[in-house]
Amino acid sequence: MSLRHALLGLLADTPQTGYDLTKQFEQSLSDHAWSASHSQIYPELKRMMDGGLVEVVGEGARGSKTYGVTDDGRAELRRWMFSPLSDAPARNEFVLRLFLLSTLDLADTRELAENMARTSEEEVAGLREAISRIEQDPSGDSRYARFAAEFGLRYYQLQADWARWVVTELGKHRPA
Amino acid sequence: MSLRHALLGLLADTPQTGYDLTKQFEQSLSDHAWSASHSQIYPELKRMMDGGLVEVVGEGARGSKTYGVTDDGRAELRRWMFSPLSDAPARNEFVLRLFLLSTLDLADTRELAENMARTSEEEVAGLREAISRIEQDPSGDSRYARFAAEFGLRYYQLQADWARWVVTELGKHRPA
DNA sequence: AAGCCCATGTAACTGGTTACATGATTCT
DNA sequence: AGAATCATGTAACCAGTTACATGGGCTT
Repeated sequence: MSLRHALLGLLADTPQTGYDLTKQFEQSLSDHAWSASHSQIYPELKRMMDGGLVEVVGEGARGSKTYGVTDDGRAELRRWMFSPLSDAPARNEFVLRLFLLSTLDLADTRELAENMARTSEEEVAGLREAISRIEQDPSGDSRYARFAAEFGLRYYQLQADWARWVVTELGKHRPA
Repeated sequence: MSLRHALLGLLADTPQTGYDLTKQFEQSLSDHAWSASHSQIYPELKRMMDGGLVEVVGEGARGSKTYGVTDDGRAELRRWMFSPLSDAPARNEFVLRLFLLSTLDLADTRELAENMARTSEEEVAGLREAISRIEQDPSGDSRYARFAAEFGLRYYQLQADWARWVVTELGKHRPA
């Protein structure tokens, strides 16, 4: 149940409302870390409050509630952080497709692999721009965003390199 | 609905039973590409047969049915292979944890990050061995296993490098 | 007053996991 | 004969998505 720990972590960093949490997921976490929509977040916050992991530390306009973690919550977060990674089932459509390349004919294979490499390289270029924008942004706390962007950069570079490597390997055994 | 296309791809490569497909997921796809259990596979095969994408090409002992793709199925597979990647919501517990590193105290942060980098490096070492085993295996068709292993190698190397980089960045702002 | 963002919730549905259930064949 | 593996299915449950629904407050 990683959603619970993602929320716990965000609240441990900064107490905030469900609405703020939703935006954080959208803006920084959803690219490479974790996704959640408000319809999942609000009920989970309620369950966590029932479980004594979070508490309401303030109420604002429009019925908004600011949540913070309790001591129990912080202990649970730490326990989870140090627990072994749950080996969640893989779901990677990019890898799946490269796996199934052999079902295409040679021309299709080359075109598609080239295509996939190029798309990844475009992502890399986009992320380089995003990073320089983040680094020039004077407002301080863009650390999460910077980490995520760096991961993305490296990840798409990996995809591109790997796709090109696969093409080379295919070429060795089935030369034009 | 990638499960459908994974099945279509595996059947396009080799006609086989639901049981065989289940084993293929367990053995080669589940590491980095896609996961599925038999309880998901059998009903999906039935739906695909209703949709005319696959057909029963043979029946064996114990009521086993061998499926193969139809022309429609192969066309649908190719269409999907060339369609844009569906940007599925990210679910990466490793990245999530590194994201939440700053919620720990400095000693914990260092220990955990070191830990995560080391675990990734162990995976790298394991995959190097797996690769040399694959390359020495005389039985021909290990190409796709080799591709998957290469992806894994590069991916865990990325995790390790990125984990070490994040630690360095954290150190810059919270010096010892 | 209109439009936009803030802010919270519920309901229906889908994809996927875990558990339940059964029987045939092969191997030792 | 007993154990392991082959082989297929269903049912209950869980996590997550999409759609539905409501209202407050701020800006122009």
